[in-house]
Amino acid sequence: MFHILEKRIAEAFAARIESLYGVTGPAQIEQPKQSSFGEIALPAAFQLARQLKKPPKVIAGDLSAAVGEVEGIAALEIAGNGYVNVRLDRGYYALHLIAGPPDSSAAVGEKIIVEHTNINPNKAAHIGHLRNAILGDTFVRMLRATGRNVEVQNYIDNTGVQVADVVVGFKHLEKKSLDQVRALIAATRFDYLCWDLYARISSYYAEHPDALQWRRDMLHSIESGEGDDAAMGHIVADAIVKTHLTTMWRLGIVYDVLPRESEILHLKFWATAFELLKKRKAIYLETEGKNKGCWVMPGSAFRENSALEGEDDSKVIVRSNGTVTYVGKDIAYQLWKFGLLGKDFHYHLWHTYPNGHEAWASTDEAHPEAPLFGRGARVYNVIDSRQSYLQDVVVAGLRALGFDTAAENSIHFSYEMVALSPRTCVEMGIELSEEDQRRPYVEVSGRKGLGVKADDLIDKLIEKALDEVTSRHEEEPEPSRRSAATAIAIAALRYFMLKYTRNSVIAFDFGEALAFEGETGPYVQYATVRARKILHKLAERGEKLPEFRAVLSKEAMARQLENEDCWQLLLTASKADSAIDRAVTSGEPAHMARFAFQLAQAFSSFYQKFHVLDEPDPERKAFLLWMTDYFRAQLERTLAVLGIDVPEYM
RNA sequence: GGGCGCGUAGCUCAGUUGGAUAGAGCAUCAGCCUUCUAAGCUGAGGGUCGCAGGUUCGAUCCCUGCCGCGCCUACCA
Repeated sequence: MFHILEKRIAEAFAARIESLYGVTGPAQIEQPKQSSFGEIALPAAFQLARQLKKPPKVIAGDLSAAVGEVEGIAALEIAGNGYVNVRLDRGYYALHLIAGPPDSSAAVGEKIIVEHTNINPNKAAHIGHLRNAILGDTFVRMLRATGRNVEVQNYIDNTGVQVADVVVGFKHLEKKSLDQVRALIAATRFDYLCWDLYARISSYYAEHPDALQWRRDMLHSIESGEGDDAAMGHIVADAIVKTHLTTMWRLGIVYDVLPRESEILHLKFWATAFELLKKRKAIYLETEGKNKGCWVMPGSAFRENSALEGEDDSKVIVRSNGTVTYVGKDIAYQLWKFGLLGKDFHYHLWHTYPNGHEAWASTDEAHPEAPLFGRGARVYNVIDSRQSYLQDVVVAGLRALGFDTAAENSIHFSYEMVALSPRTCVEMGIELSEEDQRRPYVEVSGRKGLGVKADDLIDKLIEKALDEVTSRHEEEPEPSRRSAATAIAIAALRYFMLKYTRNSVIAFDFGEALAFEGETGPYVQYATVRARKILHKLAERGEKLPEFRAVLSKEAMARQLENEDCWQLLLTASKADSAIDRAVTSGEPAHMARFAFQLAQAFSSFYQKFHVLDEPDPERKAFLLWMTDYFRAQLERTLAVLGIDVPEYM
């Protein structure tokens, strides 16, 4: 409702500005600094003042006189040096909120692809991966909440160096056969086992550089796809992917399709892209210097001001031994996402989630029942900011091939890394150098096995939440308490990862991540549980929720909303749509999280101020019940966009 | 060296694209539970928005320079 009125006012003013002064363009809308100024403010007069050489205050007066009456607006006021402040018609506003939102037809439109998670399938997921997946998943929910058609992809690099390293570890350090690895997958916490093995093989390489030949040989075998080594690579990667999907499912995160690098190789995606790149002269064969024998993309293609023209800043796409780098494969993959490669994967059903959702994975044999994937109009790649250079190269590749629209619509949804606070390192028994101790944070390293595993963190959160729940509800059976604790733990985690804006480094700290008070997910849940509780209690007393539309007339609403506190609270609650729009436009899930917190704060204040069930006056009681139910609905809706469930009690 | 980003309260962070008296959480202090759950509410203290210039009616926000910090700048991904 709020954003409808915002739009209406902006349009009314824009029209008057054009007819009075001949200036076109949208009229800027903002929120007044103080609530006593009204609900909406327009600074348009300031912008016009310069062009028109008239005082802002005069312009504001002329403008508001010209705009006159607008449906739903009670008054326009001139304030300060030239602000136009808008006061809404409270009765009108509330009446439209009762009527409910206009039918949101399931608008479909162009397909938006969001690629996130993309964890190397060679070890357990850690907190850095959680930030990626939670940001990506929340952005998907935000897009879907605004009626967009979204496909979620999770790219699986199952033929890369990291998988190869773990297989080298099994083969050369552990001396395991294919069957022995299969047995380990069945019998152990396999992703944790690989976490340690990956750290071991990495340090082994450091001490025995000759062993790097194992890696080269392994990479070659895995890429060829034949033999026992390749088979081991496949079962290791597949097993780890399963564990990742399980971990993410705990957070309510699912995928539609898993494109795998093995198919990019076997179905010759790269070969096709390579021909295209050569034909359109996007890359060339370097004949001298350090990159001699490589196919490279010149730095001028992806750097604005290439300081040093020449080989120094060009990017190798194909190595001198003929193998393709990750970026090359990524260009092919990005082309496929837009349906520009002229090739497609085949798919088979890979995983069915407990809620029935299906995730399909790429394969090289046709399955006629498989749905169609790819062919997006816009693509968001959720990848941390350290890879922005590589993302630039991929986009430059598209542009060099003449796909300008696709290049425009390739969006690097970047975010900063999750590091560890020095205090957390100490808690985990990680030894730090003196230099590291002085730093604000320490980078996570898979190679060193330095990091917090996602499942460990989730388990820890659940145990802590369970203690809290038990201290309040000893009478409830354990499974019920655990289910509530799980919802609380996930809320704490998701909110923690979302409360920081994307370009802020998170220095992960157990103390902060495990907090359930203040600006946290559980705080928002708590407000929702309380709203529900009031409505439950009403039913327990044998009373029914009134038929609001019949009981609350426009006049009754206006009467009740003369109370400034009520009006401000309702106003906040009614801004969910504006909040989602703003968060989508700015591409910032943190804005959504912040709104959820403000909404919960508003309800907590309402809860404290008004004792709904004890209210003696019938009209007022009906009004307060409506407020409660309205808050409940908005809180639930907002939490759903954040991927947070509401527990039965807490 | 070059590219990107950051610097705002004791700590962790917001700041709606240049607007009215710079906000929140944590921490500290003082209050509020026989009431619809205190994972809550009310209040107090706490600021040279890194520094110096510039642009204009107006700058935490835009421009320039400097200081400090981080990431990237691989024939790893």
